[in-house]
Amino acid sequence: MTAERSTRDRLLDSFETLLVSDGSRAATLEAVAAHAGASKGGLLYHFHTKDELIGAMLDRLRDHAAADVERMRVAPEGPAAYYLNTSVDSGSDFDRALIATARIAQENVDAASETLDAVRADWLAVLFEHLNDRPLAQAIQLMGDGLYFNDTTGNQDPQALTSAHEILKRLGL
Amino acid sequence: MTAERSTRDRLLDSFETLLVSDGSRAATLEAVAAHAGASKGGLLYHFHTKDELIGAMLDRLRDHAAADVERMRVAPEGPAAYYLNTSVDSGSDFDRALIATARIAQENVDAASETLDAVRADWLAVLFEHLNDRPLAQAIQLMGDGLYFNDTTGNQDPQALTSAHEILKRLGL
DNA sequence: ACTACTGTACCGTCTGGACGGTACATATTC
DNA sequence: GAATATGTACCGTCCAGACGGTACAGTAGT
Repeated sequence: MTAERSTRDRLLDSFETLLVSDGSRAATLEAVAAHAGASKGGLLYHFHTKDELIGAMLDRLRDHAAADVERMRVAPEGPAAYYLNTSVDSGSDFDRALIATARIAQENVDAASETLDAVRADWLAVLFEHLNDRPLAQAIQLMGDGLYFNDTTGNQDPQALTSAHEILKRLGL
Repeated sequence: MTAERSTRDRLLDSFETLLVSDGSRAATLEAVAAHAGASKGGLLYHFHTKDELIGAMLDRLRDHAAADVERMRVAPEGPAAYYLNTSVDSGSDFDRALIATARIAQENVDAASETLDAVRADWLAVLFEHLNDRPLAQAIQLMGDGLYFNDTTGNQDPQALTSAHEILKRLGL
């Protein structure tokens, strides 16, 4: 009857947090365990290797993504606006998982790149399905990616999101 | 009368290459030296610490950026189209320096984040100066960022650039 | 008794950095 | 013009600490 997060989940949370806020270099097994208030032995009980920890992170992203695509499909403001809005909400669990995975992908981890590609393809499919206009769908995805990019490099201009919406309006959305 | 690249330059080139293709984790001093065909001692002769190596990388980016802003200002196709085109040309020296710096910035290196912000501000200024339309300027920059983001995570859809240009056309450019 | 851990000790490897040495080109002094 | 410095551009080796991973003994709750 408790909503407490399991140690396993907390370890994944910590891995995510360290990746997002300090980069892959800081996300060592010891640092992850310490951040989660667990021992290194405890971490290795749940994840036998670092690859297994990464794999669990990718599973988590896929779960979030499947749910997000559903929300996007039925969003009252439409998929395009929903997509842009959530692209800048880097506080959400989903976004954290996404950014964390992007950082892993940078170290030439194929599984991470592939997961990322799959998620992006799903998004684009929903945008295209709704708009029936490929250039527009891709441009929206590009702007969403841009909002991410800014967010993840510490550059946060609150006007950027407003500008993206304004452009959508001019394009007849 | 020779155009040979100095060891110092080659070391910086290698640092850049390792950052771009394998991430910050792979860009160790030893790996950089080995990639440049130099010894670790030789590297440390030119750059006394890793921070100094990073500093030199930021200097290089600033130099490239200043030149790029000038080219953008006088580009015959206009700053907007020039910006989008160069955003996807990740083979250029400038882009390599930019991506390398973005990776450094992810490890909470303030100097790198600040340099990146400054470069982005310069670009936006030229776009705004030319278009006199803030939302449009920002949207273009977002699409450019998106093209980068895709490029750097291994996802390279050649249609994306075409779509971005198509949207510019629809917006009256 | 089983699950879910903690804690400690350890291994082999990698890391940033310090350091001493080498080769050679260019002054400086006599 | 020979001898002696000085500076530049490196190489190779060493070190303390951190890394991913292993092993295992112990503990607390169910």
